[in-house]
Amino acid sequence: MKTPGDNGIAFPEWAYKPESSPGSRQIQLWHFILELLRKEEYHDVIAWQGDYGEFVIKDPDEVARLWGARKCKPQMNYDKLSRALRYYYNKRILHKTKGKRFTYKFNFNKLVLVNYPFIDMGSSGSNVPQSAPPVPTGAGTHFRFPPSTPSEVLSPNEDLRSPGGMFSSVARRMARGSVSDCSDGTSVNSEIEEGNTGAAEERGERGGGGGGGGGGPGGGVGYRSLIHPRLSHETLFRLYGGPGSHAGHHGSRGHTGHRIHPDSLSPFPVSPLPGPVGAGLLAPPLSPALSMTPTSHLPYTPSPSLSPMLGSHFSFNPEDMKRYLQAHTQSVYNYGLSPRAFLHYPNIVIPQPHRPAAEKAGLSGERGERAERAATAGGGERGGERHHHPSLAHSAHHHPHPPHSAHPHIHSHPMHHPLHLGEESQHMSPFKFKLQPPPLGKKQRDCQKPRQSSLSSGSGSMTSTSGLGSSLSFGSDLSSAGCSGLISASSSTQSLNSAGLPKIKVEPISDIESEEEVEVTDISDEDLDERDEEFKLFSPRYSRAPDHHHHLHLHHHHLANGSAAPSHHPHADEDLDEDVFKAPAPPPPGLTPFFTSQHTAHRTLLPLKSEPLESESSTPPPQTKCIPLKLRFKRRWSEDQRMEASQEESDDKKVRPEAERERERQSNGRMETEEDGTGSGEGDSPPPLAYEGSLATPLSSVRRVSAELHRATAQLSLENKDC
DNA sequence: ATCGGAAAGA
DNA sequence: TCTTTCCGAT
Repeated sequence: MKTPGDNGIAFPEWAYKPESSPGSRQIQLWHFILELLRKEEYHDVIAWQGDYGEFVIKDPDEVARLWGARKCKPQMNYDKLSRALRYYYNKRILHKTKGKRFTYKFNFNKLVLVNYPFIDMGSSGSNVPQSAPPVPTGAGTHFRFPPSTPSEVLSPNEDLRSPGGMFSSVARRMARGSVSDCSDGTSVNSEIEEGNTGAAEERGERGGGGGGGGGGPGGGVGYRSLIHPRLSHETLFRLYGGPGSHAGHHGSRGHTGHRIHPDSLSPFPVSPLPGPVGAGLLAPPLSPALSMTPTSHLPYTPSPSLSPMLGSHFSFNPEDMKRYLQAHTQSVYNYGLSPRAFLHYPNIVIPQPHRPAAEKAGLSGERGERAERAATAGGGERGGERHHHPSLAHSAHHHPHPPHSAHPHIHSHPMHHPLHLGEESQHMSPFKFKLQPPPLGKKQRDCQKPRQSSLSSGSGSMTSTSGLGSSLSFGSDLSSAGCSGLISASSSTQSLNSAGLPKIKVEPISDIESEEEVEVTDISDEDLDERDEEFKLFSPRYSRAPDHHHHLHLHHHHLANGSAAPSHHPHADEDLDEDVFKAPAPPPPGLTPFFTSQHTAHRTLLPLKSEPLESESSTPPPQTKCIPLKLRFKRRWSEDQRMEASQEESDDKKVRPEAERERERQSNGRMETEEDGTGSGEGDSPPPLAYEGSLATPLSSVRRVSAELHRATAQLSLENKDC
């Protein structure tokens, strides 16, 4: 009952604003897209495809039509719709997958952040010392959920599908809200929702008929095929180990039957948390974003209930969240995304999967996503390999040595021992991280420029940053929480310091970086995004020095999962949010770098090249301020992608310049240049991953977390009721 | 096909 | 604030 709002909602306005307010809420395009994506009926029109969060609009006109119907804009067409979609680039909700027509990719991280309630806000502080505390304890209180509750929010559709029903009640509520129809008569909602029934038919033909694309349009088929190339769901499962059980159940699912059963979607039978149950289970369901996506395992994708249509925001209940995180993490590993990609949430411990080797290849390996594509195109060769790669977690155990190539074993263990992982992670899980300066967006540039330096400090305090207390806090909480384990929010700083700050390497642009870039690229969009975010925050807000052209490389430690969290996160998250939110935040003066690296020392993984950098900036700031980094740019993603597609090289040239500039600015001062060497080129360097991170979460913490989760869930329920 | 500015509507 | 509309540039 409490109003969720009372404390403050952390979400960005844009995220829920419309929706959240019952009356006014208008559905947002991304919600709508998500809604379509989750429905099988529309698979012919739009479907998940490819990488994590990537979807393709198979029938632009139809999608536009649907959207137009939903918004009562008969004039709607793809051109317009796509413009709207493009506005999401800056928000980082979405970005374009270059080289693929009508293909976009969601930045689920963002979405999650937006929606995800924080699980333990309150509790976190006290309970979970390690894992989550970070959040400023106080903070915990703030966050509450958005008005609507998370889990409940499922869309009606899901209800249908998912037997679970758990959500149904809620969903219904939501549903009604969603309905705003156009007088026209055709309300999209109706179409969609009813899709099962009525509307579905229309589309149904496509799917069933296969009319659509010759090949395959049969709805399901297409997906499947797609899937294989990349990660097979199976793969994930394997990694996690869990699947089996899961899968087992579903008899339906077999390979063929993926879509069929609703299974897991919604309800989460198992609770991931602690031990026994195993995270393993989780994995599958989540992945909406994951390439796995819907078809394969789940009919709909994202477990988190997203129901654009209905409710407003999507929310995730803790379990979902956890799953999501796991999946996400897995994907990160699989794809070799940057560590930053890992989502961190307080209290949630995610088992870490092993990281695929892909990276190794630097070039060859390419960055995960890209690689994927290639794989897709080329064949699945890589897919198999990836699976095998040792995960971070693994590495953690072992240490970082990451990259190497190959460890082809699949490690399921992570799943099994989530906790375990967590702990280990704490010990270390190094990642290397390189930052690339993103190209600046105009706006952003502007924004950034103004700012001076300030690093956010860490944690909680930071939250203050933006005006958005809520939002910030939000971010911070999450991040911090996650991080906290390792580093408490505030502590994060320390950690950094103690550890050694995150290091950033800056390299001169001119140099060839094919490798570097590659790596960067690796990071993948998401990563990028995240990075950006972080950077953004920092950079913009925090100072940056202009002028150098260098690439920065950061070393962080991240936890793979939320479990431990990397210190930096808070910032990052916040940043992200902010970006999204656009809240400017004033950075506190001394800040810590957001990254917290534990020790870079551990990881000396990389060799690097750093020289150039130093020259200029070289300031090794002692603690520094921050590191700056980059701003976020919309372009970055795209560019990266682009690069991939085309080849980095050519693109690089273009891109870099900008990036460098930015970098320079930011980097100026504070970055330490380090060695990272990600090897850029040479090869020794580790894999694509640029960054290292480590985390650890103690078991105890885990338990706590779980408890908290439950608690949170309960609360949510209550809250929902109110609604 | 995609991008993004600009203006206007809600 | 988000979207719609228009449109020139890539």
